[in-house]
Amino acid sequence: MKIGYPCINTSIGCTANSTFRLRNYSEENMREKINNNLECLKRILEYNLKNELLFFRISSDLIPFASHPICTFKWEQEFKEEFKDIGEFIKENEFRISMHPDQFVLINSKDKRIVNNSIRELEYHCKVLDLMKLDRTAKVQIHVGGIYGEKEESIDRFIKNYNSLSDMIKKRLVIENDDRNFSLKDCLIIHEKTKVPILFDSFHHECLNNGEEVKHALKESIETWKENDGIAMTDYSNQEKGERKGVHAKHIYLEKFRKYLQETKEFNFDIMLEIKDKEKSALEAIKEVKRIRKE
DNA sequence: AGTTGTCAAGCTAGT
DNA sequence: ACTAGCTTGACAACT
Repeated sequence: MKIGYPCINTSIGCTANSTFRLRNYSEENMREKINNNLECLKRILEYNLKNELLFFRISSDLIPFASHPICTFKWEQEFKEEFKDIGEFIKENEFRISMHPDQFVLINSKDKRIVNNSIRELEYHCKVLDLMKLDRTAKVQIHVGGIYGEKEESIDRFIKNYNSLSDMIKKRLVIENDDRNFSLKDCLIIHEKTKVPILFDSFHHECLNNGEEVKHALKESIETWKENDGIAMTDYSNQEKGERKGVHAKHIYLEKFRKYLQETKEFNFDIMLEIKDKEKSALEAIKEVKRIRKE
């Protein structure tokens, strides 16, 4: 079991997701930001290694505007060696790596342009992991997408569009149950038809479920991961008290996390903590994991 | 130096 | 009709 946090480290004073405004696009800006982001990514990974946080989500902003038509800069070639170096560091230390394209990536959209833009964006994410020469256990997670007033049709459209994706994307793509539209059960229907692994988000499952107990839900999602996909990835968060449903906690609720670890003790899976104070909560979580899993 | 409106992209539910 | 929330933070133009 590996523990991690997404994209941003708040204590080492550098960001691997530095960007600029579209109107300021230039080769110079690209070069500067990518340089900064790759260097910082390395520093974050070094921090994580020291603190035994071996699961990390790389920011989608690593390469700004990578899938935008404006981007003609050949970043793959120019930073080939840097990607390779980071990849080697990741492999030597057995980090688990994921990426999470944002809400605009919708392969079940009714609009062909949105689907095409989404595919370009997925290609960019996979390209980053390919350049690092990571195997197919490094994953790219997305949600199923929109409902567009007709859930079944939208699921069918997801399946149809998924099937036409390139192997480059298929080998890394996993789907996550979300908190409002597509539950674990919906994801399982899609898995039946496509074999796409399901990344279980325990907090989303709390928000939207079909009455399954956490343990059972987790087990079902774990079973969708094949040998060469690696250990199942999961997301974990808590509801922030006093905020509306679905708002992520500022700081981990350790009691709840402990309970979750106890309940799921018999399974092996990796946990991404989607908590707003990032590595601060992750540091507390890793202590709990070491304590409870050693018992 | 600090503040604040705004940022490529979409969808949904709540106000 | 508008906005928050989604990984929500960071850029950049303004005091």
